[in-house]
Amino acid sequence: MSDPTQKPSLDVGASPAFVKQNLRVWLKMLKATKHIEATMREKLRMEFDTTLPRFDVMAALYRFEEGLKMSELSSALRVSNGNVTGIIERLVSDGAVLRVPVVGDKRAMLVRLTHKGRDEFARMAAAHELWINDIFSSLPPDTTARLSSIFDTIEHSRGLIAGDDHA
Amino acid sequence: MSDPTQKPSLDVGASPAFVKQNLRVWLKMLKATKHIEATMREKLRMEFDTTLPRFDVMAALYRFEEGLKMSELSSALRVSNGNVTGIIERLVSDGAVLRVPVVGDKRAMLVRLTHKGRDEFARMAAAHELWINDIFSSLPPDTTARLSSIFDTIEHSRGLIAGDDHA
DNA sequence: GTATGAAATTTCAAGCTTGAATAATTACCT
DNA sequence: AGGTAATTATTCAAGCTTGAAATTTCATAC
Repeated sequence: MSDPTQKPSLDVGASPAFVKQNLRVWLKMLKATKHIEATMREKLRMEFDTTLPRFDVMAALYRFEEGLKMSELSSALRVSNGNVTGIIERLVSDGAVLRVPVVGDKRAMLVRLTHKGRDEFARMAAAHELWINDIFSSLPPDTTARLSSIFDTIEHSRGLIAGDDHA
Repeated sequence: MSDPTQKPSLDVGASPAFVKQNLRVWLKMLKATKHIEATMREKLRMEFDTTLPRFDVMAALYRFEEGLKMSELSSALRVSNGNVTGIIERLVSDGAVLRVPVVGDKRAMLVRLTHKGRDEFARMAAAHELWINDIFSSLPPDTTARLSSIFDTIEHSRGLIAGDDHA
């Protein structure tokens, strides 16, 4: 959430030119990201008749064969609890996901992909990987390497952006 | 589509290493973008009791004082037609937006900010700019400049990502 | 044991988003 | 003119998303 040690924006380094420059960069990054996301959304719908949220949920479950608790799932995806409930409901009724009670804790539910779900996701993930590759390999030569370098630097800098992903 | 310049294996199957690398970069970019977006969403809600979609609509209308047709608005924001209808409805009932019939075309509606809407947006935009600045100026030194360089290159390359924004 | 609070999940209302269907108007063509 | 196609906007169903409230269960203290 919000960091209590965060200072109000009275930074000395906030010269108007830099402020505008930061805003411009953010808007460009946002636009590029949304464009790619929209492409993935459309392709998932056209070729697999599914949605991006479902894909994201299945991706998380795919990584954890043993299953995840609902709370683990929602915090992994950084979405609200109530959100996951609905998506899982539909995945269950489609036979892609299985709900298993957790022994020793009657509150919790373990959620995991069915065999069918794993197969489906494996095919979607392979396609998704290629779609992304198509886009990035059509960009100017060093784009991926340069972006990679930037995001690595950010991650190692304890910046406000880096996710605390243990992977 | 494929333009082999420096990377090996662009045209044919794309080497597995590059495919994975592209995917990794995309996931990092997506995560960073979503994190910033979530921050903006939360701040808009906390400090101005509004939402990101409303902010986006108002931003578009702010740029066009004379107003925009619904179709222009939805294509500017790259969202569906039906989407804008609902958001505008709420903005109208909040007194931030005005609907004006277009002379000579009984189908079209011109939508523009009211005085109150302009004032509100001006305050939100100023805050938003500083929030973004806070984030980007907390990143490693050259981050903004390097990202800017990348996105400029992409724009000038007629890549698949660049938006055709004439402004 | 019992109370009190924390944790896990679901439910809910409100709003966002999409694609498709509908309705109304305008543009074009012969 | 008359007919067909394209444009403009709204409506609709389905699904996504959030934050808050409600429920059930667990853990800890007393």
